[in-house]
Amino acid sequence: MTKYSKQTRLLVAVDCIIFGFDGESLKLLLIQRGFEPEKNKWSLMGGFVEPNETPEEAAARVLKQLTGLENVYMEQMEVFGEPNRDPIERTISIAYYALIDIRKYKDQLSKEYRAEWMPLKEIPKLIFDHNSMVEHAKKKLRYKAALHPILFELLPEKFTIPQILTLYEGVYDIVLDKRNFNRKLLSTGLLVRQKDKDKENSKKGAFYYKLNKETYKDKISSFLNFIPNP
Amino acid sequence: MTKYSKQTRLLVAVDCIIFGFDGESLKLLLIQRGFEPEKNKWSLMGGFVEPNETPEEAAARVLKQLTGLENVYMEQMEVFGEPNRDPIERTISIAYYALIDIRKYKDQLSKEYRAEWMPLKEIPKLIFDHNSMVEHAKKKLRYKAALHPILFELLPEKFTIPQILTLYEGVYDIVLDKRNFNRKLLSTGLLVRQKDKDKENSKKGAFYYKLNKETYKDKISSFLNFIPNP
DNA sequence: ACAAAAGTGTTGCTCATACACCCATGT
DNA sequence: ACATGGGTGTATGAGCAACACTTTTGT
Repeated sequence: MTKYSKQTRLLVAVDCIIFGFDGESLKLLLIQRGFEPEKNKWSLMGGFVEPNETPEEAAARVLKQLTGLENVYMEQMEVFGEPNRDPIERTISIAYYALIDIRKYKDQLSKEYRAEWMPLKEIPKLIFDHNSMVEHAKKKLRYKAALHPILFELLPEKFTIPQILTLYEGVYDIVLDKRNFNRKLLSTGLLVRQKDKDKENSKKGAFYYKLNKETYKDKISSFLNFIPNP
Repeated sequence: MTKYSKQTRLLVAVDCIIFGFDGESLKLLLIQRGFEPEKNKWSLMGGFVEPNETPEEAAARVLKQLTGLENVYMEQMEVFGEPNRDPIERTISIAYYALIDIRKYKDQLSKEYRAEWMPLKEIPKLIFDHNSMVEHAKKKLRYKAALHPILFELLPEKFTIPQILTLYEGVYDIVLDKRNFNRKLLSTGLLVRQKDKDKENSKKGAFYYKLNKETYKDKISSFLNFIPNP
């Protein structure tokens, strides 16, 4: 017997703000909708929560459909629930942001969804309240990454310190002192220097580092203060 | 024409974790359910999101029903969406936490809902996943309050520094050095000393302070570091 | 006079910032 | 040899933590 019979049921969706980093700038993975409403308009990737899955599972499913990736760093962001946000029918959307290594993105799937990496600074007009979602995600990413070492999720397994520097500079739109940044970073004990160097971006070559998974798990939830206080 | 006709609609609820402080310890406002299912069991205050309100409005409505209070500090916490969390019918719940001045709580309403302030350390078994919600709220409150001056929302308009100290000690379950805490607090410029003293808790009496609303609005979103680093 | 809580100051140390030069290598 | 980006060290100052005594007043 259903006890809640007088209540209204609503559509519940998830939308994913997918961040990627190509070594130069932060990007978002957007799609051009292949269906009505708003066909051909730019949009975040989303989907409805199905009867037997949690919203997290729905977001993971959507992400896998679009990128082919599983076990991605993903965090619940915020619920967007304006009654008229979707003009077709009221839909409550749970927004998630994800951080992925852009090079792992499976390009072939891009065609099916007409997906594209767009620089965060040149995001077009998106459908519904998706632009607002992106703004919130940017803010939350900055907030979280100032205290926790999550931006490594955007980098490949092996990365160089100049790369991380560029990443932080991109996320916060600031210029950092490489000497101080370097010291701070190494003092966390998060990085393990490798024997080989990346010779693509300089003649001298920059040492590769990997994350120390042990330390990483310990410190992901502790405060680290990566960004200098003004 | 409805385009989303093949999708399943779900019940969407809000649940409120309501924190209060009585000068001694942190408390939660819980109710004893007056209806089935789980009649007479302890529970958070909640309600369904109605067709023409946002989830925030639903939470504010629920909060007003229970406490008579409006314009309360409230923050969206997290969505709880396990398919079986409510055994009657699948319900997605958006959890909010609220901070209120316990003395403003209208006691008469308590009877209608059989509500009670319970010390955070003695929370009974609650229905569904509400205990888990409480744990998450506690964590989030600690996280946020370590960096932002939100705990003032739990205090009356006029409060003393020893009171705030006790509050912070209660929230974090630690003992703080009153000299350092004092200095840190005053250096924020958030407080305005009043002429009168609270003589209830000591013979000497402790000066009342009020919040400097201007500074407060500026600093509520900046990092302040109230809790000493280990 | 004494008990009980409020209020205040100093010092050492850690950590963040500011800043400039040498290194390795491909051309 | 030189241009390019990588890597390192030091000195200064701000802010945090550790710590103990005086003040006020009700009983």
